[in-house]
Amino acid sequence: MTNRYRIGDLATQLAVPTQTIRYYEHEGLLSKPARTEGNYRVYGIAERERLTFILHCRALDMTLDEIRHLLRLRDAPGQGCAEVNAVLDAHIGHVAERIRLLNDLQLQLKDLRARCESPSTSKDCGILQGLASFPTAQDGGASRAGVHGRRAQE
Amino acid sequence: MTNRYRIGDLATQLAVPTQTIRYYEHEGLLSKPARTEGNYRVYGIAERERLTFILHCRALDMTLDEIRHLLRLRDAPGQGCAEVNAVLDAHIGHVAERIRLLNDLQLQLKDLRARCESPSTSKDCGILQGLASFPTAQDGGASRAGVHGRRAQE
DNA sequence: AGAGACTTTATAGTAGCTTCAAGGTCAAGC
DNA sequence: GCTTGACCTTGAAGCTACTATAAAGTCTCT
Ligand SMILES: [Zn+2]
Ligand SMILES: [Zn+2]
Ligand SMILES: [Zn+2]
Ligand SMILES: [Zn+2]
Repeated sequence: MTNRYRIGDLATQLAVPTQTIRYYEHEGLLSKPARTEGNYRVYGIAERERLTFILHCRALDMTLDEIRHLLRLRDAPGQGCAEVNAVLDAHIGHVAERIRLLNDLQLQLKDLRARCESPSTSKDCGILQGLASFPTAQDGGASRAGVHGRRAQE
Repeated sequence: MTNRYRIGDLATQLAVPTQTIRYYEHEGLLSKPARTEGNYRVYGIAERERLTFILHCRALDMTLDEIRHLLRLRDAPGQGCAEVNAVLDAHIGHVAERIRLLNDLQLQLKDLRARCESPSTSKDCGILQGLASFPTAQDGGASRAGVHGRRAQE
């Protein structure tokens, strides 16, 4: 009864756009579902759970590759779960590294900001001068921190 | 003498790919430079400084739009620099917000990780179960934190 | 039979590059 | 003079994880 869903049902229940569900199918995270006579996708409870799993992983900001990896482990229930731990630990490392980069960045930005306490003309602005002459981080930490979301307006 | 550069000179000196320089031109951050007879781009010291400015901004993870904004202010040297401060403060806000999201994320991930202290089979793994049944963050904080750089291997 | 809500596929756009392909320019070496 | 190789040119495609659009087919209700 409640275990046959169309794509829009899943989308509503799990608060994800239908296009995203099709995209996950295209990317092989969800397998190709059964179809109705009219060629509509039909999902069962197992597929709903699988999608829930994926969405939780995405909420934790894992890449689709990381999620693919976890799904593979999930599909082999007899295997030990050491590898699950490894994937998670690696991802925790990604987050930690990103936090470290952002803290560095925040320090640099605040230092730069402090160069203009008394706003004058932009020709003499310590910020613009700082940006022109800042030491170029040569080989040190060239990684990009990634600060702006999909939409970073405002 | 030292104030005429070809694109490769600039690229070597500032440690940036030539394609990126052309891309910045395409995006209007650098204006179209003079050309040699053979149609090669020729840059002067002012263009080198402008590119340096852009690269420093990128190293601070500003968007090209933010940089465009700062360049416009830099090109109007008589204006007050209050707007420069505003752009920088907004960007500092972007970084702060991202740090906040990532700290949240780190807490969630560590909580999840703690569900598997004694590795068993993946069928019974507390991590996989947690990912399947985790509370879905409905309306709360749906923003994506953005954890993985261009290449996040290893 | 027709309206409206749903579904299908395919395609393009997002940010900031990076990589590739196919060719043009230029200085040095034989 | 001719070739080699380093450099330059443009244009297009690929990357992540979607998001949005278009044009068409399906289903349900009245
Ligand atoms: Zn990760
Ligand atoms: Zn100032
Ligand atoms: Zn910003
Ligand atoms: Zn486990």
